[in-house]
This record gives sequence, C-alpha cells and structure tokens, in this order.
Amino acid sequence: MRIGQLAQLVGVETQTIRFYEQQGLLPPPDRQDNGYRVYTKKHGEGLAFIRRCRILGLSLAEIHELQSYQDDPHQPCTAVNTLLDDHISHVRSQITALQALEKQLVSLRASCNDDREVEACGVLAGISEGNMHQQ
Amino acid sequence: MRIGQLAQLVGVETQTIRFYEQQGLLPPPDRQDNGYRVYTKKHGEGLAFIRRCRILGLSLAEIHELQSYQDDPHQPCTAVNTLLDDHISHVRSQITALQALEKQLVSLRASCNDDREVEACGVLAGISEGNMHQQ
DNA sequence: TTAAAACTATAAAGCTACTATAATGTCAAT
DNA sequence: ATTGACATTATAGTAGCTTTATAGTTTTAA
Ligand SMILES: [Zn+2]
Ligand SMILES: [Zn+2]
Ligand SMILES: [Zn+2]
Ligand SMILES: [Zn+2]
Repeated sequence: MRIGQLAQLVGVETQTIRFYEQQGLLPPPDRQDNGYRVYTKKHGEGLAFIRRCRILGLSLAEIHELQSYQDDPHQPCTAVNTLLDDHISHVRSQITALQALEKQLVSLRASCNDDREVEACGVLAGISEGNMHQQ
Repeated sequence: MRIGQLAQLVGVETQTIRFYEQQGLLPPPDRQDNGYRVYTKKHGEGLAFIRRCRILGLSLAEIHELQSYQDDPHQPCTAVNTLLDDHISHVRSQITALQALEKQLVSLRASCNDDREVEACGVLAGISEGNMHQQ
C-alpha cells in the first residue's frame, strides 16, 4: 500500500508518517521505481502502535524506548513497567500543578466583579501586586 | 540598571529579557554609548508582571492582551475578567483530560506484574491490542 | 599595566511533535 | 493534452524559551 492509504487507514496525515520515518520510529519502507513508498501490514501495525502511545501521552523518545524493548522480547519487562510508572507519576504531577494553578486563578478572579474600570480591576491589581504563592 | 542586574532582581535569565523585548512584551530600553541596555524601575515592574502572568500559565499573547488593557485604563475591565475566565476553563479542561489519561494509564499498568518477559508484558500487549477508549 | 574573568551584544540553532507551504514529479482519466 | 489526485523533497512555522557561537566591553586581580 502507498502512503496515502496507510495514512487513511491509521488516521494520520501523510507528512506525519514521513516525519516518524525521519525520526527513526518507522522503518524506511521499500520504494517503487518512481520513488513512492510501499508499506506492508507490519508498517501499519507499527504506526498504530505509535499513535496509541501518543494518545497515552508518551513522548517520541519514550516510544522509541518501548520499541527497543520490543526488539528484544526475551528480556524481563521491568523496564517497560517502570517507563509507564514514570509516565504516570509525570501525569499526576501535572495534574497536581494544574489544580494548584486553578485554585490560584479562581481566587484571583474572585477579586473582581464586572463593571469596573481597568484601572480598578481586581484581577490586574492581583497580578501586579504579586502576592502570589510560589509554585 | 543593566540587564544582568534586572535579571537577577526578577529571577530571569538575561536572554529571556531580550526575548521579551523582541516579542514586544517589554519596551526597548535606552542604550549606553557602548550599546548596553539601561533599565528603569518601570521595566522591572513590567518584567515582574510578565513573570507572574507566566506563572499563572498565561500565554505571551494573553499577556500582550492584558498589557493593551493596561494602556487604556478607563475602559471597563470586562475583557480582563473574560480573559481570565477563558484561561480558567482552559486549565480545567486540561485537568479533565489528564485525569482521564491517568485512569487509562493506571488500568494499563495493572495489566502487568513485574517479572514477565517483554514478549508477555501486559503493558505492551495492552497498547498493541488497541482496546483503548477514544479521547 | 596587563591579562583574565565577568558582562554585554547580535545572530542563529535547538527543543517537541507535528503542520503547512512550495516547487516538482507521477499516474489515471477525460 | 490537460486536469486531478497523488507522490516526492525541502523548508519554515508553531510556543517559549535555552543554548551556542562569535565578538566586543568592563571590571578585577596580579
Ligand atoms: Zn512520559
Ligand atoms: Zn476586573
Ligand atoms: Zn490561557
Ligand atoms: Zn510488563
């Protein structure tokens, strides 16, 4: 199959496929005489794997790491599990940070009602005065 | 004061200050004969304002917008409050998305105990099989 | 006095994960 | 013969800086 078909199959843009190839996440496919890329079912599976990893928020580097484990299937899977654990704790700390941020923003917002002049805006004053908690 | 002192005062790198100037967030300061930038207290306040906005997660574009409001202090502050409301809802949807992601990752992680071979890793299998919920 | 250390300047590239654009080439159908 | 859909490469743009390179200036110490 050609690049357009693969793209449609997996739900990606063709440029994204070339990008993954360039980044070393997808093996370079064979080429037709005219230079067109020819993909196999394997490529489809590899691409789908990448996409599902991306949906899970894994970085391309992490995906690359996972692929290296897949290439060596008789090692213990500890590293895989650890990678996921690390990623989970990363996501959790993001959540925590965002929740703290939300709290700060909400209290800032509460310091102003509408129908003031910018000069007297509680929000702008709150930012300018800088009585913000660190982190 | 020169750029290094300002940087230390606010807790930023000098390059960041030049970057903000280039982006139009800090007014270009006067220069000494040797070309060195000379900053005033006003610049310090402006820079501190930018930094506090950044800590609140506001984008440079949003900061630019806030600055434009500050330059016109007798308008109603509705736009400021609305900007913050939008930002809060943006943060909230990020939190929601990350929480859903965390759930997915945790259940994926639960599908593997340690001490398996990569071949039999529940995590890799879970990603490959692709029984993932959309979004 | 002079040499090194510290500071400043500009310009350009790197980071992430694509997305978009441009200029060109190939192929099937009208 | 020409349109249209598809392919190719190369390059630039996105956000918010950080890093690097190269060069000039000021301060400090020997
Ligand atoms: Zn991660
Ligand atoms: Zn207000
Ligand atoms: Zn925002
Ligand atoms: Zn496992």
